[in-house]
Amino acid sequence: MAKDKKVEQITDMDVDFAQWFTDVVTKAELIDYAGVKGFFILRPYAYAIWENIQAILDKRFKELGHENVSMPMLIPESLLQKEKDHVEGFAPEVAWVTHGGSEALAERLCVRPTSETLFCDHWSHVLRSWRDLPMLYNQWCSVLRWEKTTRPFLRHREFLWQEGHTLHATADEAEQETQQMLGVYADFCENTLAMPVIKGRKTDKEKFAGAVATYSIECMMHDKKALQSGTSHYFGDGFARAFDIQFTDKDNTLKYPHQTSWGMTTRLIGGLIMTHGDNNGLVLPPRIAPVQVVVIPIAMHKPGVLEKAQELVSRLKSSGIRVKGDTSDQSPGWKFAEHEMKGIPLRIEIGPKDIENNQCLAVRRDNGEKTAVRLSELETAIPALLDQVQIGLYNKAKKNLTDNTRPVTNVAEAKAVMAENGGFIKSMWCGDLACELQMKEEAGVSSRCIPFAQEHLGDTCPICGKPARHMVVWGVAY
RNA sequence: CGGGGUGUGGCGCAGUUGGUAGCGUGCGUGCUUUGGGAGCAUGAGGCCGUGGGUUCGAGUCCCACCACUCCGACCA
Repeated sequence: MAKDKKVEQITDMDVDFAQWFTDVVTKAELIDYAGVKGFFILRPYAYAIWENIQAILDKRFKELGHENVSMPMLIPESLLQKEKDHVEGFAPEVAWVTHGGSEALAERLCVRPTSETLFCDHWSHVLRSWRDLPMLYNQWCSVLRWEKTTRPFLRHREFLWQEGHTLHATADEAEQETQQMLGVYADFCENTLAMPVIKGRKTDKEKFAGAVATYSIECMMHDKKALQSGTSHYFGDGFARAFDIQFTDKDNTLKYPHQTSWGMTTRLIGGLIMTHGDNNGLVLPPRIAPVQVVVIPIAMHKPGVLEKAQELVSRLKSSGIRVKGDTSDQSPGWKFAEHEMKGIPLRIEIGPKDIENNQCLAVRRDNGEKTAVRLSELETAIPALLDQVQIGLYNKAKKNLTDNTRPVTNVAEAKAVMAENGGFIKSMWCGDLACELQMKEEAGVSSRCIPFAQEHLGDTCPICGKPARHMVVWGVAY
């Protein structure tokens, strides 16, 4: 058996990345397939990751003044129709409820693909005065989009997410909110999920149906493809006008408020898997891992071993670490492989020899490095190792992103770089849709975003030769 | 929605020229083990994806459908 691949059931990621991904989500007990195409069961381990994501984001949202609400799951067709761009964007992929029991409904109801229309309808009822603003709402729920091809985590027909919806007195304030929440997402991705991001604005072609501007954070997966990991939209007052949401401002005139929405989904879990995973399975950053440390007793039926292992578990638990002891009746080798597959960041082995020496052996999931830890230093050494894993994962992903983002100055070069290396390319752009489409046609890439961190790579658009307006990052997206 | 691949105990697979289903692993029980997926014994578990057809007889041949999966187009 190859040294770097102990789990034969997992396909080698460099041979077939898509198959590797499918193997990991099933073998790590994250996903089960449900009875309807595109619907997936998040098993306890996957849901625990989602709960950690929720806990951290939810706390952050609330710190910034947002309140959670719960909107209905069904939207009357007439309501969905109110904003033209929005309905055109979503109509092809909504599911309809047409019957209640055996009675046909007078008006068919769409299962929410997103809840802008519901929030707008509600706001049109409750908004009166400038004193009611801003309204900073969020909801955790699932939405449904009838996708054609589906994949675990990356494209479910029903997926869990949070959708923030806010209403502001001025355009300026709404723009600020849009940026602020994009910043929250970027910070969460980088510091909690150890996924480096590119922050930027979407081109008109890629922006959300009904939005004035869409911003996103883009991540690079291990296979160098792009995953949009969070979006934040500025709507202007378009929805407010369509839904007749008005308030009386300080100057006693009726005004339309300005609106935002922003979301993150269970797709992030797919991002985690594809960013950090390896040929032994999942690799989880300690800050999001449901179990950060697993303690494995060696020769556990020998006197004192089990007791010592349990002592380590309770000591780590009291110092705030999410830790589990594995006292199941399996061989140690089996346990090593199992917990590697599940991506547990740190493994602690404790056996008779360790006990004799007053130490235990800590093994990092990200690089396999083994460290003998003196038992007296457990409470300081283990958190320090966890931090190192967290940083190690981030740095590795960051290197992947920077090493595989290449500037190009003409279409032929773009094509060549994509054919040879893949990854992201960055180039200047005139802003015309035609050039964006040509890039897709010739190099096979779509625009990921217009990064906030602009670089000057030239004066002209490499596609048409007209004066350039922005630098764009391009890539193949999930 | 277009193109490929796969559907047989939980999982991974075999099944020859059509003759009534087998292997590995996992699971249960008992004992021995434990520093990289332990060993022996014993036991349970199958409408062969679904529906038609051909045949004395179909896992096997024919037709249709469905599901999963991969690659495109669309999307978070």
